[in-house]
Amino acid sequence: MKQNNDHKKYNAIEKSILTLLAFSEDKSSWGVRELSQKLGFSPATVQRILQTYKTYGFVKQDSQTRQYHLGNVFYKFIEPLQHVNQVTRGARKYMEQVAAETGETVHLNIVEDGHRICIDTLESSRALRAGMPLGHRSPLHAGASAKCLLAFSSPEFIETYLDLTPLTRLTENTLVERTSLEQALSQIRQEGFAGSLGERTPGLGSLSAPIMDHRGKAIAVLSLAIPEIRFSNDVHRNKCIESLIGAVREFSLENGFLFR
Amino acid sequence: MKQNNDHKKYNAIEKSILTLLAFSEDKSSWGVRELSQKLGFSPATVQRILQTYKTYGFVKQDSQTRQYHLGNVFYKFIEPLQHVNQVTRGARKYMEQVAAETGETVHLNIVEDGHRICIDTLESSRALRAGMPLGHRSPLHAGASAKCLLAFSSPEFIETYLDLTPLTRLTENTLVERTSLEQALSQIRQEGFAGSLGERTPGLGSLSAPIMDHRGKAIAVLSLAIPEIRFSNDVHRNKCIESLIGAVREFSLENGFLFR
DNA sequence: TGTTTTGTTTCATATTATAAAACACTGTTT
DNA sequence: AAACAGTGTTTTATAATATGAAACAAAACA
Repeated sequence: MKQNNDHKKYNAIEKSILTLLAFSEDKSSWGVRELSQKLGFSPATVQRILQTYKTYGFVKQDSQTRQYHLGNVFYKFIEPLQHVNQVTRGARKYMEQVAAETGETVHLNIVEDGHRICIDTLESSRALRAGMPLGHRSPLHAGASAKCLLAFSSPEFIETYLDLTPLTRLTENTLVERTSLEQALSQIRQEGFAGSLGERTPGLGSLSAPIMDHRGKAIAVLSLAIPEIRFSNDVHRNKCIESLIGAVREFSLENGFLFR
Repeated sequence: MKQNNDHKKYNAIEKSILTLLAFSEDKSSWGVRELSQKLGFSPATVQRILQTYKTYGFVKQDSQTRQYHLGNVFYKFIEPLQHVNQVTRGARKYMEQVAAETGETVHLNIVEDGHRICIDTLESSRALRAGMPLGHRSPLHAGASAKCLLAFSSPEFIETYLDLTPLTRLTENTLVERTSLEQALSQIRQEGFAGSLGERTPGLGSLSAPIMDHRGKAIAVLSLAIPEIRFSNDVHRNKCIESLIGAVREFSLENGFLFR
């Protein structure tokens, strides 16, 4: 059992936050003592925190197993979050533009806690299409969006990420060698976009380009999810790349950053 | 300024929860003193809570206005929530079934805090289609999904809801008279499904039917979002109703409830 | 049947959350 | 310019309460 070996002192609110965050990680279902051991808080404390969260709908308790799960309250935060988020708000029209130009599924991604996470999606209207649901997560080494996010992160972030994270193989195309991944990241920075085919999911192609803020820091990546059959078509793929790069350039310019 | 006139004593964790919940309601952007007044906690307390949430990414602070907004951590909870949620898990195959049979956008909705909220969506692949993003909210009196959720709630819930909530007009088709709404709810219960055209959004038609648990309590509604042009086609609409009812009957039976 | 492992409750004690007040800073008004 | 009225934030003495150990209850297991 993995323990939280940080022996830092937490106040009551921090404890409640860490308790909640445990449900977003590896396990999404916890018992009181199990979670108490992981967090290093006493069972009584975890019990009280979970009961409080339960009354507000943040967690549910299975009446048979007595285990705790995430509750439905979180759905309530999605709409206000999307509404207040500058990136999703600003990116919407460019997502629509790219969707219209390419006919493929367009999605928006950020790095959160060392993972790629999809924060908005606009599905293709073709019969054969790729999906990318809101909230979908993946590691940062597999797939165009993930690699693009990693490529445009700070050098320090990239290094610590590569030091700490094992490059798990997800498909036969996943880059599992650090050197080849670093080479890919370098190429992405040079070309200004990332592409991948079946690195995370077999049959799924993907293209991705970074959206910059006024300082030239990547705040998100705009991506396309494309079925292999169309991804393999050079003409179509080039059209998609062009559309994507056009959109991120415009958006970044809007934020005060001019691509060279 | 609306104040939280409950003079109940809250413990530290409850205070932090109420602070967070404030961002899911009317305002999604708060100043310290403003929020302190609304919640009835001292500014120092709210300040400390917000700073703690800030370090964990639950809220962001605008560096200019010093106002607090929701942070990106919430995106992290979507995937585990969808994964652990029995309703979304179980409904998936029926959503796909209805989507295949009708070609329209299928979505799943629940009541959360007196609102309809979309907890899963499967977009139509037609050129002209209606969207219904995950997390989308609406009041319970306008639109087929909302009315269906209300119709199959407990009589006590319906009464208190109608007593407390003003029936705001959203379009020219919105039911704003209590009696006509109650009559509509009664009809929905009799027919086993709800339909609406342009009650919430002009040009948008909708059909909805309840998913029951083993006790016959509605745990969610399965719905279709259909553009007016196709909604007005009787043949198509009847096919959609049939598909929807077939799916909720099967799913409810799976849960141990047999429709009479 | 005994044994281990759950979730949960109790309770004395020390930790810490708390609100008032002060502070620093902003923009506005006089 | 000076006074004012708002902010967000920090300080601090004190009262309130979060806390972990232990006990309890109720499963699950051998």
